Amino acid sequence: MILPPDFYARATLDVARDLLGKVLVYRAQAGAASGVIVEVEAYIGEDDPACHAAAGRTARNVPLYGEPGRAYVYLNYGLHHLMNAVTEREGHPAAVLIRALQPLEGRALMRRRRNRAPWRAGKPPVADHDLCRGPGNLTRALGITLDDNLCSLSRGPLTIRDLGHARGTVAWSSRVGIRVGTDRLWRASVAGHPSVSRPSPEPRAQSPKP
DNA sequence: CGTTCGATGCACT
DNA sequence: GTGCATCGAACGT
Repeated sequence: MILPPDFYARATLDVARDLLGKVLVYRAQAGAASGVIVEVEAYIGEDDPACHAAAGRTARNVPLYGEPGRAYVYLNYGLHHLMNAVTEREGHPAAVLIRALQPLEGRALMRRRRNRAPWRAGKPPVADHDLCRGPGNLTRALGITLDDNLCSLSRGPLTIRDLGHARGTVAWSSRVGIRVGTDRLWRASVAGHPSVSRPSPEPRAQSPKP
């Protein structure tokens, strides 16, 4: 049920593809919350300019160099926690960023946490398919914080499981939200799923108008 | 529809 | 001091 560390100790693009359809589960004091993974991105090695390891080992990115099957959580833009699953093997920095979930368990709890964000004060409740749409939104919905950095994804409290959900049709596209390394088609998503954070960018073809 | 921009904290140079 | 693996509101067309 719970994916073993060996699942993550493989080529990162294979792990990324195979994470689609798996279930991210977080058991917190406030209750359990979970969702089916529908969108991920791979960040692979010091040669990948968008990978946090691009400039070598630093205080922040040590989890990327550690054992596969652990969480790498960091704060970005000062307000959003982003969660990765570390892959490959020790000394080979790589990870899969979890970008979107289809909510399963604990939707009321997720909605409470989402609406607690300062910028959502007085707004209508978040629709189900938007609860975990986007990497910052899903960590807020599940309550994932820096305390979960380096957590073993096989031992919890943050785990990833195979609960027999279908994977759907996998669509590969360019990674989003980055300014370098956009040529690599390292984003995998479930085609047409309403919780996918953004559509695939149109290929910038320079064709004359019809 | 589209693009721009502020909020916000911290790692890194 | 600079620049983010974001979000969502505020604009312009």
